[in-house]
Amino acid sequence: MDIENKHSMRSVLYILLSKIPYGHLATYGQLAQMAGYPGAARAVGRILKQLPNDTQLPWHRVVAANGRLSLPSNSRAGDEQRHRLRSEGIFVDQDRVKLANYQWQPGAANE
DNA sequence: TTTGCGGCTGTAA
DNA sequence: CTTACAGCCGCAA
Repeated sequence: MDIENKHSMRSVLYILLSKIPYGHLATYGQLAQMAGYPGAARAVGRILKQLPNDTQLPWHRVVAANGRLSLPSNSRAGDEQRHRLRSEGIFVDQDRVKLANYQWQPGAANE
């Protein structure tokens, strides 16, 4: 009974990612829930990790629920995430952001 | 096809 | 701040 379900979470997640507005953030759990897989935050992280290097999806706009950037701050990806977020006007303190200031709220007169 | 395990998490203590 | 554990999907075997 899983015909379209084969694509599963990945396809939905890609769509959601592309919808995160510039200068806004989403959490792993938030995306998981929006994708229809509440509680599957870890799966989101796994999928993001597998994104192609040349993807144009805003993977950097995804952070942990506590406002932390889950990627190692010393890694290439972690460094780039910080750089990209800052270039979008988001204040990043080391590996942390104030989520409440930037969190994406779908349908809130924005999209 | 089924099973087992790990992870860019989340939440509670 | 750290530790522990719950919970779930995707993937390799």
